[in-house]
Amino acid sequence: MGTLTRSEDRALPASISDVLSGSVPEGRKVRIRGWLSNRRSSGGVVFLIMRDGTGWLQCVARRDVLGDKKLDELEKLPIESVLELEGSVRADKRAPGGYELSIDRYRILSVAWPDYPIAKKYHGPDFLLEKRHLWIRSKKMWCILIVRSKLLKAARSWLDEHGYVEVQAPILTASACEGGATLFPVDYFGRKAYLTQSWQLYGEAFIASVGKCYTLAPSFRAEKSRTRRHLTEYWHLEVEIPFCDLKCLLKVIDEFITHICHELADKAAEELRTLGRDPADLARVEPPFPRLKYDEAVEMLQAEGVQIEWGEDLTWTCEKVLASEFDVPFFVTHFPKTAKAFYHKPDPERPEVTLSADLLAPEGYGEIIGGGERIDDYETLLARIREEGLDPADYEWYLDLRKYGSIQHSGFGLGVERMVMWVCKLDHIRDAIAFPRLVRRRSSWSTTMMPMAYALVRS
RNA sequence: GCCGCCGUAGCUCAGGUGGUAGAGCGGCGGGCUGUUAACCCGCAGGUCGUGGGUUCAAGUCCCACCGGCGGCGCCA
Repeated sequence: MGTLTRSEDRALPASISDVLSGSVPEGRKVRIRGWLSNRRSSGGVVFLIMRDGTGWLQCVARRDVLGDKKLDELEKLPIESVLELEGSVRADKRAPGGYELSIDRYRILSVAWPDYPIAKKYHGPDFLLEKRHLWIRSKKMWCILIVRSKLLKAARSWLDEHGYVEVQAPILTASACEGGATLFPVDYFGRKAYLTQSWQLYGEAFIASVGKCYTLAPSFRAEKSRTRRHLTEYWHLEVEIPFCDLKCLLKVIDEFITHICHELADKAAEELRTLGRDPADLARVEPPFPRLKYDEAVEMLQAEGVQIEWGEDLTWTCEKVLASEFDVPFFVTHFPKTAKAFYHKPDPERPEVTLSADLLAPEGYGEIIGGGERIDDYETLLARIREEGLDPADYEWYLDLRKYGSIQHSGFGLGVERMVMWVCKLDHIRDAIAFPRLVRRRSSWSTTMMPMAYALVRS
């Protein structure tokens, strides 16, 4: 046995992911800090399962090393207490993750109360939503949050590398954007304002300044949608592209979504596997995605016996039937004018349909992206605004964009939680976001974690 | 907005046809020298969602309300 130098003798600050990745040599002394997520004991040995935000690590305290008093202290320490541990790394097949820490020394940084409400057993959704501020510590929520973060990172890096500029627009707005969706009204110094449903209209203004651009921001829908795929507050990644027609838009989405899927398959494989998603499902995604015209979709659905008339928007039942036919994302394009918002450009060859496209996720997950080519002609836009019964005065600035240098342009909006739900194979959208805002629920954490806008709405 | 189901211990649930409550987990005490949501023994813990009604008697039957879950519609 060689003599240890001073630097090797001193414990190296390390994260749990460092240890689990095998980058810390076996026998090396390290110091980790984290929360005690579980504890098991067997007389002379106590297993502490530690969590530090980068992973979970089994740490072993032995009576013959630490003595009776210290072992008893560790054995009785409440779950969720915070510890600083020093010890040596060792590979052991019996340890989850293949590595564990043999504890030499420890310091208790915070003693938790003994009544941590989340037990090591199955809990119902109501309880977990009420205890969400604690449940986000669970392995499942941790995996989802990591995947979500990596998804957004991949999205941003693709956009940045392709010359898109990130911009921001107000959340409080004066008028509607999407025709059908319902708005949350807000009292704005005695006048009425609304929480935004979409950045898109602003996006169309931005393209004449910075060109290709995007934003990542919350959008709000006041619909009392009682489903497993709706939030009243969700994160919306919206992109707007000048000099781009529908064909160009589909190509952008092909490449954008493919990049995200490949990045996740590569960089979030372990988290995805833990969630029950085979990374190969995402690695398989390749452009171009299948393209289906609305007409063909209706024919397919009618052939399957689904009740749908040409001109109606695709209902959830329709989406599910279509989405179960594919194992990769696919487009539905050329929706009828009657099923889409006023700004969608009519197809010059067939004015009753629009140059629109939705991207549906496979396996029955349904729509994750909505977009299309926008109307660039002043008169056509004005006519469509009137046709929908909207007040042109509310859209004066938007109409201006068609007066001063109007060009062909397209864009899309990605429902971030919808995409997270699909890639993580979740059965409910509430788990795709840390603190879900749902129609029929006001959890205890809503009060203090409620954004100012909501406080205004409620007053 | 519509349809269906549910509400019993901190949590998950069991309590045929009415006779004032049980289990597992969690907590507390003890045991176990390699555990994997560890396990074993013991203890504590409940105005049965709220209000009203039927009855000698209601967790159980009836009505209303509140809360939750699932599905449809609308949408990302």
